[in-house]
Amino acid sequence: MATVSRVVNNNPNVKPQTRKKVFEAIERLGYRPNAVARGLASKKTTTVGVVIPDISNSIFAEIARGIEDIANMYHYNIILCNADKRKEKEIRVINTLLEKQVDGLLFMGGTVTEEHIQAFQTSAVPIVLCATRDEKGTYPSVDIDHETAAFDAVNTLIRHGHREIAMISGTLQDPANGYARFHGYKKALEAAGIEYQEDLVRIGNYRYESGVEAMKYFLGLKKKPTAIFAATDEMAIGAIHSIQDEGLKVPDDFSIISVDNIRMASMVRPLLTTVAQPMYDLGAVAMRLLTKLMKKETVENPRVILPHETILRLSVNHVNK
Amino acid sequence: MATVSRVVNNNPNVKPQTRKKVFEAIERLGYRPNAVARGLASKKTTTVGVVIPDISNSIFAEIARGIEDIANMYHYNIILCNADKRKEKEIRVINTLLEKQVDGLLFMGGTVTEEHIQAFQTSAVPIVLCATRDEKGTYPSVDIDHETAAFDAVNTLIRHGHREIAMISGTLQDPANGYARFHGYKKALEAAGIEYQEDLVRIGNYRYESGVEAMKYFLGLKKKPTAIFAATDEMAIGAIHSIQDEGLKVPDDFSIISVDNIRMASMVRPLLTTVAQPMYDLGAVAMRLLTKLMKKETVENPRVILPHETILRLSVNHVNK
DNA sequence: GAGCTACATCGTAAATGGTTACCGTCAAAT
DNA sequence: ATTTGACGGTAACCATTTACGATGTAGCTC
Repeated sequence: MATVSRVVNNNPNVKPQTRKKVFEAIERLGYRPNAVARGLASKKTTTVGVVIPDISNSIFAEIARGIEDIANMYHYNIILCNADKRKEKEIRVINTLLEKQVDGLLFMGGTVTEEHIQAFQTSAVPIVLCATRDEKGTYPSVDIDHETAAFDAVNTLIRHGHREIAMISGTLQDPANGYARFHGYKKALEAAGIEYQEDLVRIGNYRYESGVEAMKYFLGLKKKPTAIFAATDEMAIGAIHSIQDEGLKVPDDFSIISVDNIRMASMVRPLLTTVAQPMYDLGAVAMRLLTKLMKKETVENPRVILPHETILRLSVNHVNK
Repeated sequence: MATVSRVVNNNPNVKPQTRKKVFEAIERLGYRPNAVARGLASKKTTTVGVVIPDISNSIFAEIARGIEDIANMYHYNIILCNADKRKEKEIRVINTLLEKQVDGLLFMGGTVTEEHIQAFQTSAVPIVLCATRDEKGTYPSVDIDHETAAFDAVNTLIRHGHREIAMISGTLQDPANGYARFHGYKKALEAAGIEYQEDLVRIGNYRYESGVEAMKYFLGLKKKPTAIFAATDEMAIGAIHSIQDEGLKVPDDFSIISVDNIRMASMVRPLLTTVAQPMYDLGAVAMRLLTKLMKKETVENPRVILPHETILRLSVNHVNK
């Protein structure tokens, strides 16, 4: 038994000849190692748990691909759980993942509440947050700086001469895509000495349709904005179509910018100018960080902020006087 | 130990009072059942393996969501593996999934070759094919009828008076999205007495850019088609933009139809007319089928074909004479 | 009231399929 | 002959499930 274990695990203390015999027997018998028994004995499962809001959302799908690629590279498998940003579902899957003895946990979700922290604390294995953070900053995380990304987006509008800038925001309850991006918008206005006007911001739900709706509202205003900052590409594309459906043009009549850079941003007319968030890398870096933690390597900076980048395409123009 | 096992597993043979005591001890000790040990003893892991071509592809992401929802409903977890339709990677992940003692396997991939079959045959647990089939028909599967879907698409073009119908196809090596859809196109032409013309079909790679390219080619023809059938929505959208970039209009100058009905199809102008394939349901039904197989329930028809549906939107018009 | 049966409840121990510490053996080198 | 290192085998261990047996109690019969 021990010898078989050694050859299967590539332990060098086996004579080449007997190693060969073992391999032959493995082949002949169709033996397949049982990872569950192995996991029980070794206390390692080479699988990590991934809790994700919604795999059918292209942003998270892209992140997930980054996660899986790196996991695969280090010979881990991933157990994927959709939790729809619902707290009690998140807590539930964290617990079942921990029961399954995952070697590590990668968490993407909505707000990280006190209850999340409590669940995390029962874990004997490392946890890293991806595309979220706990405000206390006690857990390793990989994210972008949403506020600055939003600031940069609004700022490129300002640099193009716009001063009547509306925003299609997400819910302010959401700390990352919602509040932080909204706050970046406000700060950019402030830095440029532009007064914040409440009726120039509408709250959407990140999706296309809500972008369409929000834009309809702006189109109905007596004093219309000249540019729109949308918190997500999807809402921005909704806004573009809303404008086009009225016979108006982007960017001639309205400039549009957003943040995300989903694939679709370069599959619309006009091509969408947006602040790119490196989705694949968010996943890849988070997973890489987790592998280090699982190997108990010490990591210099466990809270990484990935850079964003403004991608100038065709939906932003200089304002027409 | 046995009693604890009984209360944890809801076995009725425990006095309510001792059940209570056990729960208290569990609470007090922070005991969490070890699913690995449980799996070893019970020979069940309540996890299923899912091999998928690419989770960042929105079609598969949508299918995966269907899979996970139903899995979750039946208290299974899923291990997700991207295999990029590459045979040796597919075989490899099948084997590691089987080593991990998954209770069932859900396979989505490219062609199901003889080697796949051999790998499948070493499995002690049920396997269902999703969005693929083995031509022998020996394994349970859930799919749509790609050929008829394509036939229907081309036929709605024909019913709108078109007779010069080009196709942007996928590779003919791919049995489902490629060959079957191409074959449906040919059959529809044939049924309408339209001669098949080789220079009216271009091979793409399913992606947006290849749709753009293919359309450029058609635009350069002396005798241009009046309508285009694209094998996928993405290529169709590429074609639309290719047309619009030349200052031409859809559907006035060209009618466009495709098959898939990805979310993006209703996020472009004009809204894309397409034959919808029920992606979420493909995953959900496949997983439901797998749960039945895992429970050793007998299933009436293990090879299910889900219906497709032509969704008339705005990219198809009657031909201009 | 004694004895018996049936049943509910609970504990014991084997089994699950590996890993690994430890020890023994053997051959080669000193 | 002794030491050393390579190699291989034994058995404990991992945390459960589960078959089986033990125990106790209630109800019944006579």
